[in-house]
Amino acid sequence: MVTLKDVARASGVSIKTVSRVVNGTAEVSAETRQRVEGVISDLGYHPNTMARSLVNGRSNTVGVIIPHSAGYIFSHPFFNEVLRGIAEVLANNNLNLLLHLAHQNTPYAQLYNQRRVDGLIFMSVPTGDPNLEGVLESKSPCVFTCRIVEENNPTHWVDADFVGGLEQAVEHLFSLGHQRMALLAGPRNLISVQLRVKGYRQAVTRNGLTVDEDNIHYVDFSSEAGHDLAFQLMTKPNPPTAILCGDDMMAIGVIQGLQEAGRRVPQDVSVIGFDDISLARFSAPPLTTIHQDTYRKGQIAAETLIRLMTKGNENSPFQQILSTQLIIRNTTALAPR
Amino acid sequence: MVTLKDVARASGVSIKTVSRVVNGTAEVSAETRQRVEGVISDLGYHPNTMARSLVNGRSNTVGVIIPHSAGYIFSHPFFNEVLRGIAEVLANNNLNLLLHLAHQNTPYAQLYNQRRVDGLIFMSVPTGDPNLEGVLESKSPCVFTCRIVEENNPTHWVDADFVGGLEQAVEHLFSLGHQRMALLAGPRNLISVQLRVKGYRQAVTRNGLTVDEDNIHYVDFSSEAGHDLAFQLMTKPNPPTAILCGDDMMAIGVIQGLQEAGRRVPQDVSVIGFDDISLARFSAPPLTTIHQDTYRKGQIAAETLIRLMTKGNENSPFQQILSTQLIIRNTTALAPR
DNA sequence: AATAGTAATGACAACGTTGTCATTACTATT
DNA sequence: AATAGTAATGACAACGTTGTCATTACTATT
Repeated sequence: MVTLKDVARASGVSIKTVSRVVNGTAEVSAETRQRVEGVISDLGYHPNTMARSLVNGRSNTVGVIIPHSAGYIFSHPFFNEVLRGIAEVLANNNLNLLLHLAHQNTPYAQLYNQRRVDGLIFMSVPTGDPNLEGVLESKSPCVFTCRIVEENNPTHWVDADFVGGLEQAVEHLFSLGHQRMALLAGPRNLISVQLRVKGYRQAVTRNGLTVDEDNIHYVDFSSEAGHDLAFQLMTKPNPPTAILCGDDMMAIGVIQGLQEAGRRVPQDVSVIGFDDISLARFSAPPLTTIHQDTYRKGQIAAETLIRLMTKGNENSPFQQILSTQLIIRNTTALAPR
Repeated sequence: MVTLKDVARASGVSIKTVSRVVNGTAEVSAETRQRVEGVISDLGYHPNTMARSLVNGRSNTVGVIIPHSAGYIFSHPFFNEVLRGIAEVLANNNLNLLLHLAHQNTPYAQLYNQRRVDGLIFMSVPTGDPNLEGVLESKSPCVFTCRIVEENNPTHWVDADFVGGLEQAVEHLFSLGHQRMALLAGPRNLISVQLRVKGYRQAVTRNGLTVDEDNIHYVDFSSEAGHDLAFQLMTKPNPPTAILCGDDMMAIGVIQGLQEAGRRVPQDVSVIGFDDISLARFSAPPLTTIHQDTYRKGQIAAETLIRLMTKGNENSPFQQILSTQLIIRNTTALAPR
């Protein structure tokens, strides 16, 4: 491997001068600079980032953490888009991305000391994750792509407006005359799921109805779960005329489950998804869903982190709720009479 | 930050002895070890990986490279699964994963010197990618999840059996009486696409027919592209009775395009996808497709790389073709007469 | 009792950088 | 002509580890 020493020897200057040329940190005579630059490209010198990090204590690396208990997210189309947003922003800022699949019992804060990451982005932290301990106390830069507790808390985060999104969805169904709506919310231990439920409750009670707890189902974000539960719901007396889903994968499973149970979508049962994944347009029928801008979410998370890394901790936490939009396609219709 | 020096001072031994306790590299008396271990956990010491890397020249980090021209892959459901396979294997081996979104004109080989990665995994390298220069020459560990040229070459790779997969698909369609099959192969500059075309050609000629070049279409891996092209194909005289797709996203778009053009799937036109993404079961109708084990592909790539990193370069390149299976669901039927 | 062998430990250099301070050789000012 | 200021450069220490070699204090063997 070519080092500063090699370049220095070959160009007849000191190591420090080569360092100056590489970093542009101080005046170097034009003549010397040219000579050194020539040698650098001849020898193919590239600075060793390990040595640099050791000296200046920064690694130009950002850790993206996938909590152990959130392994499901890895197979979710939503994940790609958030990660893409993050990766592009980091790449544009010459920052490295360390994708960290958390072990069962390793505190996330260790990455700051051990891997010398300059900041952390958390993908989807469930409530009460014990490995979070030490992260906030350390005051090191970190940003969450989700809320970690429902109430106010001093963390920095970007999150979709799950409450508002579900309110929109419920209002849409009310306007179509639906009264009995099932909610397949998602895994119970996620704040985003709890917020979906909150939005559902708020909209239902605002319309003067009481929430029937039996209509709220906590199931995995998967087509299988949606499929199975939808089929099962149709065997009950007085089944729902509409099904709200925590994500589009579920919704697509639900549509098929309903069809297998002999129900037409949307004439017999309406279905609404959440996310608006790229395939939502292409389901049959095309899916009515709540759109969230997952790519933008990733970008904002990375941009926020970079700001924290360069400008230091801000006084008040950065907390942004990204609005969602109801995209009406063909899986919702007037409630059957 | 707590260093070896701090631990050494607090426990009254030399730095080197603490290092021995941390690494278990030599005999340390039980008494000393206990004392040092106590101090380590009291102070919360964690070794600085930068310093370690500087000394031993290894970073315990593997770079996963997404070539600049293959940015599309980031939004593909296929990507998640490969990455998940890689990430899990690396995590189990205590290796870090550096996700590297390549810049336009930066040779990938720089990561070896600059970031001191111990190995590289390439996600989807298009033919003739100039940034590949230096990677093979460097003899540093690297594994491709795809072939980089069609013929034999000395690289290590795992790849799905695209040729065999398409042969299976074509044979299936022949057995149903189809004669005019369109192939929406994918982007022309990918070897995997060229191999799909090869399999298609082989199966067609084996059945005594000549390949009509107009039936081969190079389009993006996207539902939109599939949708648009399918619709368009149906406006032509003598349209195909079956459409083979390079991936499932396309196929799902194709199904909708056909339905919009007033064709029933599979009664009027049969459709076959590739990948068997998790949603394939839940399309309407459920998609007949070629299954490939993308998760396993990621695992094998990572396992192979680790072997190269630990045992050194093997004499003959490791090259594995993962078999594919035709999954017959409901989008293929007897050709209309 | 002398010697050889081993377990346990420490001193010091090295990895490849950057930061601090010193030195040299100018140029501009009085 | 003396002085001050600045541009250009280098020597050396430091970042936190690990590797090499040396030293000490034993124990086992002759």
